[in-house]
Amino acid sequence: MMRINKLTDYGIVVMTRIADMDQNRVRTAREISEDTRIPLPTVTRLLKTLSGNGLLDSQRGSQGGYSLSRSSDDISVADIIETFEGPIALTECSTNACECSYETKCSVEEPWQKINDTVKNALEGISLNEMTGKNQNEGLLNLSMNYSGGM
Amino acid sequence: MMRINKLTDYGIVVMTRIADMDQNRVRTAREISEDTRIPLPTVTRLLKTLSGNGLLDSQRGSQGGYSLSRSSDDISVADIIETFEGPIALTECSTNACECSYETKCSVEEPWQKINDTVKNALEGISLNEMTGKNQNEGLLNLSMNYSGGM
DNA sequence: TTAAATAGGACTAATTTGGTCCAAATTGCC
DNA sequence: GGCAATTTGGACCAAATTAGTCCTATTTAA
Repeated sequence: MMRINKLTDYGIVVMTRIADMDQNRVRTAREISEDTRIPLPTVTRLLKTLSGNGLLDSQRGSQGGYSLSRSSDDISVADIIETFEGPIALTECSTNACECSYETKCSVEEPWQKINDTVKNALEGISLNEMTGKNQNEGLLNLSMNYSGGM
Repeated sequence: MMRINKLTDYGIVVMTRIADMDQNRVRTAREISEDTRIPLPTVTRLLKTLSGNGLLDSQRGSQGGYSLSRSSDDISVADIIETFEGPIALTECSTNACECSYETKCSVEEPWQKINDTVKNALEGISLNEMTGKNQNEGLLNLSMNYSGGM
């Protein structure tokens, strides 16, 4: 199954949850774990990764916690996925200089580049804000107009 | 890494190779293995899967082998990926009735549906023929027109 | 009848992913 | 200053998935 990993999925859930909450105070790993029912050790790992990659700001110590590093409009689903999975690309081939041992594969490289770009664009076009429950049926219009490609 | 599996990648290589060849005779697993340098046991498995899913016709017995079941214009990259990985969907959630244990996740379901559709459309829009070396710089125009979405 | 193929499925090894845990560093508060 | 509540960093193991091989049966042309 061509899927994003479970941890990435969790990462999106966690980010969505943080975006949904009051932005005027930070949230602790414990709170988020209780909200989402994702086990605490896992949540802490997710949050560490997210803050390490600049999607969350962290404040240490007592009364510390995490908050969005920028507006939920300025964080895309692609940002989150790339945090956990690295560059968005369906094939190895297209991320770096192609070193295929099968000569036939290389005729395939350029189409893959296009395919990957398409997927990447789609994911970059969805903001975290659109993932929240705040704006049902609004933000999505934008998405389907830009990327439907003939559905 | 949000990637297709290695076997799927091989599957595309194998299909591309078959599409590249003379369509007037069948090809054996051995030949394809030698052409692509993918080990024979693996190639036989790929071919079995591809013919089992109707993308290749097979002919048993001496002088037997495999051939495309339909024109390379009528086989999409999505067809091949789905053969190996099942329905194209980045998240579990969107394939079947959602049974998320995290209530927040479900606000996320609809955007995911759109994302998955976009990816699926992109992959359905690429024919096997476009993956071959036969038509450099032609077929791709079609792709970028339909799916570029503002690159 | 024989040789060359595909078909089906069991099996193992390798890799990746998911999840937990511990010790260290930081910070606010009493 | 000391304590409690946090994040940080990294090591570690278990579970799941994926890749790859092999064996046996079936089919078919010559």
